[in-house]
Amino acid sequence: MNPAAANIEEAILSAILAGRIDPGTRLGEQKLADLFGVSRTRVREAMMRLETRGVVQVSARRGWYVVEPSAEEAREAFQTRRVIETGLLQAVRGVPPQVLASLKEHVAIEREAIQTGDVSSRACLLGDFHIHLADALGNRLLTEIIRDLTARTTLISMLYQPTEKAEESSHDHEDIVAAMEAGDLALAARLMDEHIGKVEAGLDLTARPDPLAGLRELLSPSTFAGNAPSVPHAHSHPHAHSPSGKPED
Amino acid sequence: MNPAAANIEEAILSAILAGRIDPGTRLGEQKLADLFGVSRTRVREAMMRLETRGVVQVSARRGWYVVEPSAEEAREAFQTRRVIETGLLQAVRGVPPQVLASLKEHVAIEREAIQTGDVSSRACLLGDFHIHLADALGNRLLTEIIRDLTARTTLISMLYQPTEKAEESSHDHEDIVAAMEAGDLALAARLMDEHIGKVEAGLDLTARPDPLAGLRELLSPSTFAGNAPSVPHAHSHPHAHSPSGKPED
DNA sequence: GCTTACAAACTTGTATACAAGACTGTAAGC
DNA sequence: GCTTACAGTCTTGTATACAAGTTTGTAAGC
Repeated sequence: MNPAAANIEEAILSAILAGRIDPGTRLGEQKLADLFGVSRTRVREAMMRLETRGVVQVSARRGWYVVEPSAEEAREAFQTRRVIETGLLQAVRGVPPQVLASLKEHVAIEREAIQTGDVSSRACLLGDFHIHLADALGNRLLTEIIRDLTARTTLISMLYQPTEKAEESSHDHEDIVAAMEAGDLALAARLMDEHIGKVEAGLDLTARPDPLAGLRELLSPSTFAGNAPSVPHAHSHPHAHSPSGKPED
Repeated sequence: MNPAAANIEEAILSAILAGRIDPGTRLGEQKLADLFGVSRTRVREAMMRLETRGVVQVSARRGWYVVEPSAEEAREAFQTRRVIETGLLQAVRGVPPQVLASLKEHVAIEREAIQTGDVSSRACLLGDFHIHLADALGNRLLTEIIRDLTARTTLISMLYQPTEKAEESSHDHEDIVAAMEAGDLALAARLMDEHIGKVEAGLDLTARPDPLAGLRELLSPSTFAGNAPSVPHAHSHPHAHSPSGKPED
């Protein structure tokens, strides 16, 4: 794998995991090429790899876009995560002490980030818990799969999650680790199942998948004299800004 | 995704699943381009996607090769399959009758292929069982993951499996389906775990990963007068023939 | 004023040319 | 006879040029 292309791939994926790139963000080849100081060829390579991993999509001759999973795709992603993560906890025989220690430490960091109100890192940390779990209990292959899936569910949360319940999630993580420490992996698996179920249930899958939804509601009851106002009906995020204030141009 | 590139990707992946391409097979860009009637660009695209999926690897300026998983990678692949497939069986609440019917039919086809001695299709069918299961009980995302993993384990079996126990595998499948029919998903999961464990245990992970292993044994004890005989010490399969007799050039 | 047609700019899609490195075969030197 | 150096061939790596399609902005017509 190319170092440069791998960098782009990794950079984009981890930015998504950190919640620093919104779903629907347009990723122009030339812009990325300039940004990373490589040629379009490399960028395309990275994009195609990310497409295979289900993180971006290409719209013919319009550009690459961070995926905006549909409601069904969201359900699939959560079901898949449930299957794999509960499967992992149940397949494992025992949990080594050092794994427990590192997971506990991770939860502690989560809580700290929540208490200090560090919004930007907490989303990243909450997803990271699951990735760490896979890494500690499973293997590299499994970790990679979970990582890609977590990227998806992160994007899904950004699309459909009305209110973020960071505290609750972190508490769930704590309970799961506690069950693991008690040696009750079956309980840990059930808690994990419930945890992922809770996150999924917290979504409003009837909402967002198109950016005009909000507008439609807005002008559906009252105004209907003229037709739709001049709103760009493009692919949701016309100019790809970074929410965390990182300059991208 | 490009139709042409997707074809190449799909063609190679299903050929691997069917056991028609050996691990270590060299896949030259130009050769594939000629074969599929497309340009190298497209072939590269497909190859990079397959690389992301863990099916092929590129060796710098030498070519693309179907992966030859190491012993550790083999263990990872089997562990991952165990986690996911037992997780699936345990996550599912009930098994719809039509799913049961289609699985039973699949097992019947397996047995028939075994009894008629249809070697070429039986390897494919045995792997297909797991893919069908994921498709019937899970979702498309899960199926894709299982498919890629099955491709890996198929290659692993080709590398490390001294004797193929097709009958036993098919019998295992039958037992799993029976447990599902009885509504005992926990039993089904345990049987699946044992089944995958058996396949893994049937491997000789101390053997093959390099094609010279056989030679080394051959000349290590007795002959040591002259040095190594003139054997091409290339990357295992110098001219990529198709075992099932399909013309490739 | 509103719609529609057209043109210009922009973006990806694709092929091709060339560069860089790896392998093989041959010949020279010890 | 054996080793080593070298050249030729083959293969991928990379960039670039151009083709094709999409979007946006503008102006003409109703």
